[in-house]
Amino acid sequence: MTDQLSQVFAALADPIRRDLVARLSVGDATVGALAEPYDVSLQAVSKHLKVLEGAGLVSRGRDAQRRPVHLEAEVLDLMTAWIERYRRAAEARYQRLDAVLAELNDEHDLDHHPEQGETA
Amino acid sequence: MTDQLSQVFAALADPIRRDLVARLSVGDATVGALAEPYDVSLQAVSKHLKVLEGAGLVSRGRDAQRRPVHLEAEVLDLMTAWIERYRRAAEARYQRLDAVLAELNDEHDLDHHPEQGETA
DNA sequence: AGCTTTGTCAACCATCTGGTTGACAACTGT
DNA sequence: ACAGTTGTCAACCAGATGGTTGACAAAGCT
Repeated sequence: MTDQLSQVFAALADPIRRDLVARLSVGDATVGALAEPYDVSLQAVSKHLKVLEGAGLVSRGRDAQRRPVHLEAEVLDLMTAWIERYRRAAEARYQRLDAVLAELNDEHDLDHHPEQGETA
Repeated sequence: MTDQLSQVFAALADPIRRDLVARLSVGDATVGALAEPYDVSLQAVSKHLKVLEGAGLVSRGRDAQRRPVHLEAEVLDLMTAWIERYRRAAEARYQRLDAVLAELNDEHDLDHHPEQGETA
């Protein structure tokens, strides 16, 4: 559970935290401003931000008594890379299966032989 | 918590479940075969698969007493779409910021070093 | 100096999660 | 009919999670 990928996925599994990320994608914001729309306590939002920070999705600056929150968008690339890797593997597998089925079809096909290869 | 996106993110927040997805991307497999590499009980793996199924990441067939597990890769596109949306928004913001800084730089260029002024 | 603003820390609570073991259901194969 | 294989269901447990309230720290404003 200490691995980064798990933390990032877990962080984004919460609707409030996803919303925080969405809003931070537009620009930095203070904790108070971020908390305002939700009907949970400021402390709860502070905790959510700590989870996002732990996952490396967010960092905090300092401006007097304010702690502006900043989105670290590069971490999202980590997830995208993981997801795309296996999504593409699965997709490729389907295409191979299609090819095999097409080939089987060709073999049993007496009348015509369309000769249609891969359609990547 | 019942929304699909939350369930999918939560499902992939566990290393075993991510590994299951990775292995299923290569091809369907039975519960027993999937459970074999891990040192947790078969029941635990069965639970993991139920989580993946609940998230729509996986479906189950039927072959005698076996229940072959199949990866539904399209759901991964949901996550990718969400992630990319905000990653790109954040990136675009940086590029605007860069443009602004470059413009400031152009304006009072000469022999002045650009200051570390406001960034919002 | 004293009050206000902004946010964190700590303790507490209910619920969810990931694991266990034991029982049993469904289907095969002899 | 009976034993074996494959997997699920149910009860239970420890630890994490998301929320609460109350106290307090740090910085700004008069």
